[in-house]
Amino acid sequence: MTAESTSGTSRQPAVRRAPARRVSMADVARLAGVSAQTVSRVSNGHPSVVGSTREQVLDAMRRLGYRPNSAARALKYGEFRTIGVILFTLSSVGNSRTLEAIVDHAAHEGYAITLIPVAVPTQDGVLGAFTRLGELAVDAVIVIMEVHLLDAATMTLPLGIPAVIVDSNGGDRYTVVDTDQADGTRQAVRHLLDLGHRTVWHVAGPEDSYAAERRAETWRATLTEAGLPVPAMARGDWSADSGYRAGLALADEPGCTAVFAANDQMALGLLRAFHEKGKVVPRDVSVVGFDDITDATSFIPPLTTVHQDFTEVGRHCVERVLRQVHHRRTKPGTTLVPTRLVVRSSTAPPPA
Amino acid sequence: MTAESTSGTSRQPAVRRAPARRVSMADVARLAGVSAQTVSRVSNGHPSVVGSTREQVLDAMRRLGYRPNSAARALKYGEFRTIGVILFTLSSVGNSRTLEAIVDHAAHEGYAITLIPVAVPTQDGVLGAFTRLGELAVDAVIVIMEVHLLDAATMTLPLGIPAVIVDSNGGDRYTVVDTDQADGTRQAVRHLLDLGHRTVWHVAGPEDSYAAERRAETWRATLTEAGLPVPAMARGDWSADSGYRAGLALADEPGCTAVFAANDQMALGLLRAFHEKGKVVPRDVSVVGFDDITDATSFIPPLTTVHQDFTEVGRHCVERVLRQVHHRRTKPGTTLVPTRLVVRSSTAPPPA
DNA sequence: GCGCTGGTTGTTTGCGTAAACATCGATCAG
DNA sequence: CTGATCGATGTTTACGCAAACAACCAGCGC
Repeated sequence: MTAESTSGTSRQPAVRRAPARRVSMADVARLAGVSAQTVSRVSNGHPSVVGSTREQVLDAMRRLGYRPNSAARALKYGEFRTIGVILFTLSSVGNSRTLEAIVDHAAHEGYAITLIPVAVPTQDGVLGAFTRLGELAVDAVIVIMEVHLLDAATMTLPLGIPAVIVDSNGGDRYTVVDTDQADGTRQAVRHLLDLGHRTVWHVAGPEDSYAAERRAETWRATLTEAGLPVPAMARGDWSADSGYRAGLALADEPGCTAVFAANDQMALGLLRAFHEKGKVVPRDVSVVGFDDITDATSFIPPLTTVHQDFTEVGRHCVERVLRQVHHRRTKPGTTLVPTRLVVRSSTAPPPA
Repeated sequence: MTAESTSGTSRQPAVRRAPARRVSMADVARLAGVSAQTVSRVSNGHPSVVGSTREQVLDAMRRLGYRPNSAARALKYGEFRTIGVILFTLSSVGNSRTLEAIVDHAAHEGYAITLIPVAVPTQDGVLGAFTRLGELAVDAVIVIMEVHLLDAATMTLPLGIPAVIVDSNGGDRYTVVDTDQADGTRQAVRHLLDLGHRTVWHVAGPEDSYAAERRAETWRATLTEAGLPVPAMARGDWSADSGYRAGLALADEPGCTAVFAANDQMALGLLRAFHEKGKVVPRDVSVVGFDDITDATSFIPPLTTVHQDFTEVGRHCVERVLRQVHHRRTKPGTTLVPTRLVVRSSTAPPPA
């Protein structure tokens, strides 16, 4: 899934070896001395099979190690009860928590999840994922894309399959589910301003992330609306280390008393940088994060942050995509999942 | 996947609605005025289709929104090119990193990954997952189970499907891949002893985790071998918060100058507890973690920890399971992935 | 002109399963 | 004793695709 380790095109050439003829119903039927249909009935727990026959069949199944062929089943039923999830990386906490919520909720609805990694975060990579989609055993797709790759050209591709996009701005053409980035950011910035800070610095996420852009925009807008100066923005890559580097610079910035980091991991880096520079959080500088990862309660000090409800995001994704699967036409549109500020110990009024 | 949000049995009753008759090759063939076989050839990029015909077919495909039916394909080819991964939770960093590595490597081999969540971490839950396995479109399984549920009774079930287990002790009966827990632990404890500490305290993971048990055992053994006293062991649940609680107690322990935490997140909690209790790490207490999560470099202070090579674990899983898929029959056995200690700033000689 | 070659397209067939329908035998009411 | 009924089981068929084979048509050398 990471760019280094995978190449979409390096996929093995489709050498179709002679399929290793597995045990089929016919084999079981032969051994048990019954018809294939009876085996099918036993396999599906159909009632009208007499006990002794059932036992014979079960015994034959065991002896042969029979396993029903889900391809044949799916072919008959016309569905896989599986949802594909297209994503680029699992290393961000947000992605992995969203995925977990999706898996949870899908399981609850009787659906499994197939992961479709995007080899490289380029249009080609996304295209490749959509192509592979056709070969995969899925009834619908959820796209978790935190990068600017879903423009009109690319996204017109996956025709004919129910799809939901997480974290994008294509709400007019597609079904989109997202955290309410703007509201969360506004709460974070307002919280710092309400404490009395003259302005708020920002450590943004990478440029190619919609979420990062949305948070940066809203940070800027909130300051501007309040008639406050907008300080220079630092740019990180979501990692704690990038937050640390940004923090070393900010620590030397004279009037910097409040920083809003675009995620908790960068906030962690900030805390370390300030600590090393001898600045005490929150006495000298206040720090707010975004995500509310579980570890945030154990930062030094425990982090004030914007709580994202990943569970809710996952639930909405599954619900909306399954609604499409079941032919209940839905119109495109965005579902925003609300956020809330969790105040812990990393924020305080500015030093006197 | 978490116990609260999912119940394996709540799966929708298998109401088999009339399958939504999707566009098939025959439909495309009819519109394009060719045979189904020609559509198949175009669909698979077979060379011997003349340009004009190809265009007609492609056009018909577009107009009808044709999407090849992977069930039929899989039925013909006898394989799905998909590996199932059975796991209980994604919330542990280890699981999610291992999964990512598996996804990466599987994609590299042209395989997709289907997640099979275990509803509840009981034998029934695992059993349910294995049952669902039969209905799923997978060629093999990788089991990521950090709990004691794979005993003989349960594990005899998934007969006839290639399988690899991560993080278990069933190496004699199954193919197992694991991090070398023992060696990693030994390195951690020896490092602290070599620095001059009189003994090493331990904050263990939950009892139902093999990994946690292995680390605890080895910690104990290493101390015993060195002829040192074995202090009382604290028990956490992998979370930073549980580490914090353990740390509050350890901070009051008189001779406690070195602590080995069974994972980095608990180590994070320890750092906070010591900080709040006025103990300076590493001057007053040394702390070592396990995992080497990326954030560990940004803890205060940066954490000395045992590096686990999740990528390598994932790679071995995929390799070994695919070997079973292709060459049929490999003997069981355990593959141990080596660890290495990464020394950062959370360890030092004991106070004089 | 004839048959041959090679490239393009069509036809037949079967993958494993389960619904629909057919059959068979036993039981039972009249 | 007969025929209706019903439960257990077997037979046929179709799901969508692609391999194997067949058919067809050009162009070519002789």
